[in-house]
Amino acid sequence: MDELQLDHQLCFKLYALSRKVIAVYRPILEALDITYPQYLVLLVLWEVKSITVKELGVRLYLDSGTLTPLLKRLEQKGILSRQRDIEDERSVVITLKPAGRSLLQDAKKIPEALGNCISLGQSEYQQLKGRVDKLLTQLTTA
Amino acid sequence: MDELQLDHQLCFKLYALSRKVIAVYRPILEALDITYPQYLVLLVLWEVKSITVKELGVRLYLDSGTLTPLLKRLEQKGILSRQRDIEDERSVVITLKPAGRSLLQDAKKIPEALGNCISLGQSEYQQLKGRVDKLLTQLTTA
DNA sequence: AATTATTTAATTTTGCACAATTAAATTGTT
DNA sequence: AACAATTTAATTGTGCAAAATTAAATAATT
Repeated sequence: MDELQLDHQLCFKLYALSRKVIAVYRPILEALDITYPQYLVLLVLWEVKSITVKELGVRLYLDSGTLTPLLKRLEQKGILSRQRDIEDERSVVITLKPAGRSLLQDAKKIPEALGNCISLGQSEYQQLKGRVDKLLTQLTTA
Repeated sequence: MDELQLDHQLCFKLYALSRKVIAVYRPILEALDITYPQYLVLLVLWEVKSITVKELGVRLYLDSGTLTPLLKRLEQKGILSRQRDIEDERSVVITLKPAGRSLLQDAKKIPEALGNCISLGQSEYQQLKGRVDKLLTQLTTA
């Protein structure tokens, strides 16, 4: 078997699937007027309320080059605030504002809306997530 | 279980894994002085020699907005040529040039080099690819 | 305490992705 | 044949990603 055939490449399929799934999210998130990476930031903020750019980057595997402009856009919309940490002036602390908190209510419907578009059995879903998670862990801890 | 927890989201893990795997490719492809999406275009061209932008887009799930500038960069480097189809002037035919063909020799080492970075058992690899492929098919044919 | 090294975010630059629009060529229909 | 509808690339504009550099703050070392 030719490993250089496009059709045989796992990476291409991962890349394509990732984009396709995000494309399913797009119209749903458009109702909240946010992008998928912005949604990921909000997922974190709904959990922790307040976090440094550094720690946000660790969780999302993104750096300040990507996060700074993205966070500025969310700040502009009044969803969050960015301020230097008084304890350590190198850090910038991101804090969710009321407008960002209220988005959580709308977001609660998202997982179900997505499930309707992606009909994957429970066991298949868990199995795929498990395999993806394992490989991701392997690549990030190596 | 809270489906809005970042850690529980399959899509985030797919998105993160896709980027991580491409990051593994990056230093390898840097030796050929190409990016990952450019590598995907070459994978197709090594198979078919000549193809329209339209058909390339179908295979890679990309549109002309992404492909046109990418192809122009590869044209600039003498890797391929872009010319209007004489049969149908709407189409642009992409043809591999000798410089592009010679890259195939270097590329033959890539799958093995990648395998060394991503240690995944044969059955696990096939199973993951199978699940990814199934979901991808479902989302693209729906 | 002064110097050096490290950490953190921002900035700059390059290259995707993708939506929306435009323009030209072809096809389909009357 | 004339007109309308469709197809194909290119263009424009927005928003990620990621590498490289810069600048400021903190930590570590002498």
